[in-house]
Amino acid sequence: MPRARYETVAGDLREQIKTGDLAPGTKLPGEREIMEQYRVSVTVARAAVAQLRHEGLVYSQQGKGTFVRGPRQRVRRTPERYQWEKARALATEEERIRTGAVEQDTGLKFEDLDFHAEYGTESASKDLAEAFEVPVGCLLLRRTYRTRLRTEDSPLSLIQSYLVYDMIKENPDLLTADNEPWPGGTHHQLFTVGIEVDRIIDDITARPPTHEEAEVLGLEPGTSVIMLRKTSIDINNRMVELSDIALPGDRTVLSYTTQLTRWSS
Amino acid sequence: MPRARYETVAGDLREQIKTGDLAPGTKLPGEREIMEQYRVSVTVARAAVAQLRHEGLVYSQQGKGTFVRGPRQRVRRTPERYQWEKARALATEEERIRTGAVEQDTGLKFEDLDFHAEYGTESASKDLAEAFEVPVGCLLLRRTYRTRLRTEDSPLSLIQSYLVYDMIKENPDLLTADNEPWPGGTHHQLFTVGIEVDRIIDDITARPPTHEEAEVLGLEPGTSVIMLRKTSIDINNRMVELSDIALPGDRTVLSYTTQLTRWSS
DNA sequence: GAGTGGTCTAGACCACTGT
DNA sequence: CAGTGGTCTAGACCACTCC
Repeated sequence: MPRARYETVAGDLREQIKTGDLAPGTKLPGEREIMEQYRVSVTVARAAVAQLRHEGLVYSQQGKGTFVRGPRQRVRRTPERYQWEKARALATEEERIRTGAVEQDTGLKFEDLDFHAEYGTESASKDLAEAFEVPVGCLLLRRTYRTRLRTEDSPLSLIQSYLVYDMIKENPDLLTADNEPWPGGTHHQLFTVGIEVDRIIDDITARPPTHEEAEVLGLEPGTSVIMLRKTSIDINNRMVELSDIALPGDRTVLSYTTQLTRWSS
Repeated sequence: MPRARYETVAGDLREQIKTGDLAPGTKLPGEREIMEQYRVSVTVARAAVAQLRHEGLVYSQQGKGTFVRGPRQRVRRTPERYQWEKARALATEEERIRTGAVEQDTGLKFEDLDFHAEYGTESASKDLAEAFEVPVGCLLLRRTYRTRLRTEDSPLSLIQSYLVYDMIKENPDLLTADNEPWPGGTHHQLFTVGIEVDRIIDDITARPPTHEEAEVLGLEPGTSVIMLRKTSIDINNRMVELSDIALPGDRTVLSYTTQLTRWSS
């Protein structure tokens, strides 16, 4: 089993990390040190470290060194928020203004968050047209939301939300970002045009961050994004909203509980 | 905004992929071609391609070339399987033998699958001890399951399942892998020692594959794994089973439906 | 055998971090 | 300033695929 030199080096360092010889926070041997110890060139030393970086085991800081990553604190996200959000849409305006979905998640105050919304229109791609069961090219309202922590630059999510334009155009307030953050959220927005959501489907996949996500959300190599496609179906069985939500995979945990029926009663 | 040469090259290629100039399946310019076109060295050309590979946009095959990745077919996994699995535990033995959970997922015959089970014991780590609410070091039964397609080498999942040893030791058949695949699955196994599962919690995160997962599941750079921690709670509110399930992020979609209560009735 | 990606050497210079 | 990682050059040879 003849392995590449850089894989041998990476394997050796990986072993030291796994056994705890190199604890989280510890500095790895520097490039020059690795070159000397293992008698390899810069390229090989760097390739070895790069592999560990892409596995998410270590991170590098220019001018300082490469360090072992520890486990990260995660934000928990459960579907109970959906029920909470829907109920909130019927609250008084004062109450709706006072609360926000993001804060519920994180226990953070609104002031700590950098909230950003952007509205635009878009023709339905094949993918979206199929999901909404409308013809390709049908006009959609696209809304982009970004939330990130002001304090650290721990981003929380990047959301792309779609609505069928014709379905909500009767309320012009819904067509611009000027009213964001809308008190009461999407459920209340839909409420103003007579739509009630019956159920929400979460479809979850994962992949490496795109170049844009890496830039916007500040994700490093060695992390993944959880892609959550959230589909809202109204009480008339129409698909009324679709959100593609990108969440940092190392700082998020999605939690779903399934209640089973009893064998005997 | 002075970017590194390799990032410029990668950005250019990325652009061509996004616009469709380089369609899925198309061959990228070769290393030598890139070196010439952009007047860069091998290192830079390779670094550019490596970046795209780690973003999952392209894949390379030695001796052939580098190609644009298309979307992959995904296996859908819903929590309905849990209800189905539980119900199956009460079926006749003949019926239980005839069916299996994996097949339900994929519509594949048992013969197409390479099923592998391995049993062992383990002392509870801090992480697991907290989850099970037992002291650290408590004896656990660890079961490892691997399923992969025999035809392609499309792996399906890598499962690490834990049970508290004392909770199931009264039935010695449960302690060895000799009886796997057990007709009726874990629910029936627990049934033999008088345990009924009440609810199941799925906790979902994502990360790049570890070195081992990459080897065992055949995952390439540019893919993520979805980590699903499945916790089973019995009708007496005891944590009875915990599974850490690694799923290929590019071939899996987890789907959860949340039913909301009506505003008015 | 020609063409491809994979690995590797032995250097060099730059940018950033700390003292 | 010294020490670190980040980028880059200009080569070389190997391993694999396909004809």
